[in-house]
Amino acid sequence: MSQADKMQERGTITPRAENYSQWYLDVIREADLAEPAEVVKGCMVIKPNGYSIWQQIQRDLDDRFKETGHKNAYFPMLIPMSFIEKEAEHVEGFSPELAVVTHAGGKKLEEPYVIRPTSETIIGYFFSKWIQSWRDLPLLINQWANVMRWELKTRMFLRTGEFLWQEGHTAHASHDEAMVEAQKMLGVYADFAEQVMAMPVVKGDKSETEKFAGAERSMTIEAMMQNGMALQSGTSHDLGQNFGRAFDVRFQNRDGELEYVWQTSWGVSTRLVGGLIMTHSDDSGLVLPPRLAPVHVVIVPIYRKAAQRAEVLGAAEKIAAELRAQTLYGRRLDVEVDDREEYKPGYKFYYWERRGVPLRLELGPRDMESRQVMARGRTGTFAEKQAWSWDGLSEKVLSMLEAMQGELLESARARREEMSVQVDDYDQFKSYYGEGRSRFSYAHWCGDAACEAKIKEDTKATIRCIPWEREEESGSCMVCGKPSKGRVLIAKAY
RNA sequence: CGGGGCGUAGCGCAGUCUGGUCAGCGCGCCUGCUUUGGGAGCAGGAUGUCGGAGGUUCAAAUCCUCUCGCCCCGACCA
Repeated sequence: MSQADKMQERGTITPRAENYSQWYLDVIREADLAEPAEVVKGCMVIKPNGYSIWQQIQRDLDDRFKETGHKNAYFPMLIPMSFIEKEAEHVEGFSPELAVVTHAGGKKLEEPYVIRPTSETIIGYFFSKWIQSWRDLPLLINQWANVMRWELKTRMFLRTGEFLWQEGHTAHASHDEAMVEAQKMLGVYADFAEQVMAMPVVKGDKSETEKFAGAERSMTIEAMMQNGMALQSGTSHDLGQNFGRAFDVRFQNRDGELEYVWQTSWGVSTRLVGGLIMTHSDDSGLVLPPRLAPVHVVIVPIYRKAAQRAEVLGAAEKIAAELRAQTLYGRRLDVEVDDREEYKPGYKFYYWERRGVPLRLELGPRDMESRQVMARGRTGTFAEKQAWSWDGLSEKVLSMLEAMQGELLESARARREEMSVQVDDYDQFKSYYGEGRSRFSYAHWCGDAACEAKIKEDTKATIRCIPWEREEESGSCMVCGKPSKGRVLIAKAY
């Protein structure tokens, strides 16, 4: 029986080609990452395996924010309703998805609280208390928090009622400085996505219609999922003085004049975990880049008799100890010895495979003789089983993991290239977005919201961003024919 | 929020049309023995308020009403 048939029989993972959405859910279930909260609409339970991936993400990003001079803080989850209403576009953008607390302590509240959908307003309020002088600037704050947006349609990790994220909020003395900050943080995200998640992204500006509610300018990193759809994976906003005005956040400049601060905000969320799944995983389950894998290496001992068992396990633990002393990208290797007696090796192979462990080492009686292990990587070059000597094993493991990290990025890049096109003819463009299909199209657009709306209307695809790295190229808008200075990225999006 | 689909054991499902030995199957789980280099075999065993609440009926997983949740497709969003 083929592996696919077996899986079918076990009802485990639907092949991607058959039903991509179902595959996504199957991978999450089989890797034990999360499950729907069931009793709480639109929310999810992030299980230990899923949460530890998020923690790896947090750890890496948090270090990066420290390097860029940001300090962590925490603001209340409840925000007075009136705060949200202070910035006109902000209210308009968020009011449909607010959850509101109207009663507490057994009494109706005088003023309802909203559960934060994002914290610009309450942070604006406190910034106004903390900032008096140009000497207080820049103020660089980050918050790790949960937020709630009452979504109509949810999908685990990609869009849930409550989600975990990080929101950076900064205040500056000049617009230029704020712009630099917002761009810099988008760069931090892009570098993180590519180097750590092995997920290539396109950096760019959001169109006017796709902008964050209350921002002057929104920037985004867009990643391509295996089905050609785009995932907005991180955003960074130049808030101008909009929240400064709304919350009276003023400082005295060097000339002694009172001026509103210039603010930014930027965030990434647990959505990244969804992006990770849909970038690398396959029909056998989860695939994790080593830099984010909660377990780097699993050692599966193989033995027949009790005497062998003691010997093999002894050697396995010794190897594990040696590996655990190694560091990969500044993190100790996490090594698991699967010494469960209830399961046979074959079962364990599949078990760790669908959980995305990058490297498996088998150690059995034959290997004891020849002082070697049988190594098999989760994907790529190392997916062919090969024998590695105990001598120099640590180096071998480290270099394999590094290579895999690189390969994942390369194959994600290659796939993206394959599914990207430059297109000038609108009919041809439309043909790319039939039922369930998507890709990255680069096309000329005049900048007019009407043409943008028409594209969406006709194809469900949207302008994901105006890429930063694009050639100046005069052309004519694919829709209306008016002049355009360059191509924009268009795709269906999650 | 509109259209469609689905909730039956941990997972995947049959049974619903045509109410009545329908509380069932596969995997998983438990016990024992034999096994262990890609999902072990045999024997025995446990597990369900059939998503929830009402109703119709002598009788409801099955019919009716309401409700909650999930999935897919749209409109809105990280």
